[in-house]
Amino acid sequence: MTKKATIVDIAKALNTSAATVSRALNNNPRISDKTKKLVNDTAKALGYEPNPVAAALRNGRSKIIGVIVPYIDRSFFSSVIRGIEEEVKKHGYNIMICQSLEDRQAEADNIDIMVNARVAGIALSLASNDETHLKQIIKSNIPLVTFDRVADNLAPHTVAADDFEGSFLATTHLIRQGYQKIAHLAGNQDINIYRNRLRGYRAALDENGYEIDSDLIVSTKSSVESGRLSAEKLLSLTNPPDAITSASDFSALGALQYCKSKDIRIPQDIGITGFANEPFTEYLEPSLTSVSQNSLEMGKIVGQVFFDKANQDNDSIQYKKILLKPELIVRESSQRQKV
Amino acid sequence: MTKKATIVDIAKALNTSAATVSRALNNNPRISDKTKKLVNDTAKALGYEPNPVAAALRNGRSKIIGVIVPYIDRSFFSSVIRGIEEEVKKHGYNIMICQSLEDRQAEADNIDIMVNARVAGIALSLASNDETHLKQIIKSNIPLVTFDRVADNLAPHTVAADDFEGSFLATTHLIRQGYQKIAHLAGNQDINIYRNRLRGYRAALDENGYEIDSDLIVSTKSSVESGRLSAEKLLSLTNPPDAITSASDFSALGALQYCKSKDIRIPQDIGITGFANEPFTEYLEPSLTSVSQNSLEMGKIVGQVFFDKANQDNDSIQYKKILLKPELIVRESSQRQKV
DNA sequence: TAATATTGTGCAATCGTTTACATAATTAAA
DNA sequence: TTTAATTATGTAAACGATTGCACAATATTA
Repeated sequence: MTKKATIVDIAKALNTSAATVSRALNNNPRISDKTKKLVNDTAKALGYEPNPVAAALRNGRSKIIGVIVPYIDRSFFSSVIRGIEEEVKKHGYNIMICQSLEDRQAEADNIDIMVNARVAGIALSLASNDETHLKQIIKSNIPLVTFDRVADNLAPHTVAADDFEGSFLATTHLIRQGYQKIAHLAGNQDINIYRNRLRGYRAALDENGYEIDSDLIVSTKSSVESGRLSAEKLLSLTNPPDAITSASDFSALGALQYCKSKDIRIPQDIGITGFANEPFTEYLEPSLTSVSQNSLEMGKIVGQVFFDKANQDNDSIQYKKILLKPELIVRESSQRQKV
Repeated sequence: MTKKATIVDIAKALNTSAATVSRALNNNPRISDKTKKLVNDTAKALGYEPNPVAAALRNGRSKIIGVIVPYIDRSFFSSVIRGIEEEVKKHGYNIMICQSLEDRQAEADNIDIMVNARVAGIALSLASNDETHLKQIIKSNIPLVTFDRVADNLAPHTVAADDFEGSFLATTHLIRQGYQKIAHLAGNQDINIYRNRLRGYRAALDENGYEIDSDLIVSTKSSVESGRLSAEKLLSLTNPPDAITSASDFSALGALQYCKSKDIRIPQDIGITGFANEPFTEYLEPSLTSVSQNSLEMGKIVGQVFFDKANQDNDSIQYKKILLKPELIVRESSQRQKV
């Protein structure tokens, strides 16, 4: 294979200097239009393609956005990643992906890798509550955007679904459907998204004059099995609920399966809502009402933040805290009243 | 923020040269153990971390594996990506991701980006039948592995599920379950994976002395709607099938929905199998028997190929054509006989 | 016409590593 | 003890782009 052409080759061909060629290619105003045209033409003629690695070394910054997520193959994260990719590509950037596997140390290592790779920005969904290792990013002056599981204290920019609102919507919807005793399958309260979902549930009850019964709030892991167990517990109460809002689609599915196994009719006897709008929710029977977080959209917004005009001038960075409106996808599992 | 330490800083601190430091850090045998220890110690003391960009420029190769898939957020692809990531990370490599959106031109552009970024290897699942643009990769001497939708003619290394075998397994399973007239929802025959699935179906019928009835082979897109239509067509035949093997989980789901809507019992009246083992298949009612392609595993193998010893010596590269054994996940939709 | 401002280019250093080649220091062989 | 072989280190040139500074050449002003 023949060597690729460089700006030096173009310079030689035109009897000029690499500096001029570089400036011409970057459309520097100090170069005359005539020269620019000449340079661009010979660049094309020689099949020149810039070497991003060389530029990155010189600039101390490469046109790569680093993305760190707990798991690449979770449907939510893969959608966000797609959104980020599509957005940054518009600006000629690419993405580098790492997984934290929900391990704080792995996340810290990945950050290290990204920082060393001189990425232009880092998008990250936290592995744990601990945000201390993010300081390294900030110290190295790399723009940081946390999403979904955001770093409230440290991270300049955050993008997240409004979990409070989503849960509020779901709970309110159940109330409007005439359910009287609404339970909540609450996720790990160490994680802010689950805290907010619980808050939304409470607020909706409050606002409608419903009493909050702590027996109806069950700590549940985001798994089918855990959901099943929680449902069992709830339905064996002396005074069982007639609806369940879950902070997770998986535990909602578990609850749904449990109810069906006990011949409890959904949505007639009990209403169920999930959270996240996982792909499977629409194919369940009954199909599961869930809160969509518009993950693709979220990714696009994360991508945009890096290129916001406001972020360009270092002095007056506007730190963004973006909350995306969630959407309640009403399906069969919660529709007691005919539409 | 203070500048990061470089090998020059280490060299200065030790009153030696950058060359020695570089060699020591790379464990070059020409450096004495004493010096190595000295270098490593001061490296640690100074908080030195190598700059991969500089190394990439000098080496003309960066420690990044480029991955190009049709869609990042398809569950199959995101699993493969995860597998690749986990495997290459073991070797200190990272992945850069692009999507082709099933567009040949976008794919070609992405290849260009990867080649210019001097990636150490490219893993790719083809956007279309056209493989001509892959020549550029081969010309630039970058190791290429195609997976799933492989480039049969051009690509040195290929990794794919054995679609023939998968379809053969599913069809044979239906036969063993006592189904008599087995139909096939065939995918786009321009794509090799769908051709192979049809072949597997045929071979299984053949081997068991079943007649092949072209009325029972219906061209179907990989969508729920298309599957529903195909099922409708099949079940309105004068002599309808009592089982359907689909080349896609989505069309299998469509068929399943259609049958239920017509009160045709599954698996008693009709058996159904899908293909790909999409996450939703296990939650359907009845749960859908499907062929798992072990996507995570596939990704890991793709990752491994880049680091195979055999590929290191340029002269005698063994071009690999790896076919992964698929696994039939038997669920309710095809189990007519009690287990 | 001389002095000054404007515009377009070139020089050379820089980013941080790697490596071919040269050289110094040590050991083994004669 | 001289020579050859071995081992450890240093010199300097890459890799390909960017950019501060200097300097022509031209245009503008006095």
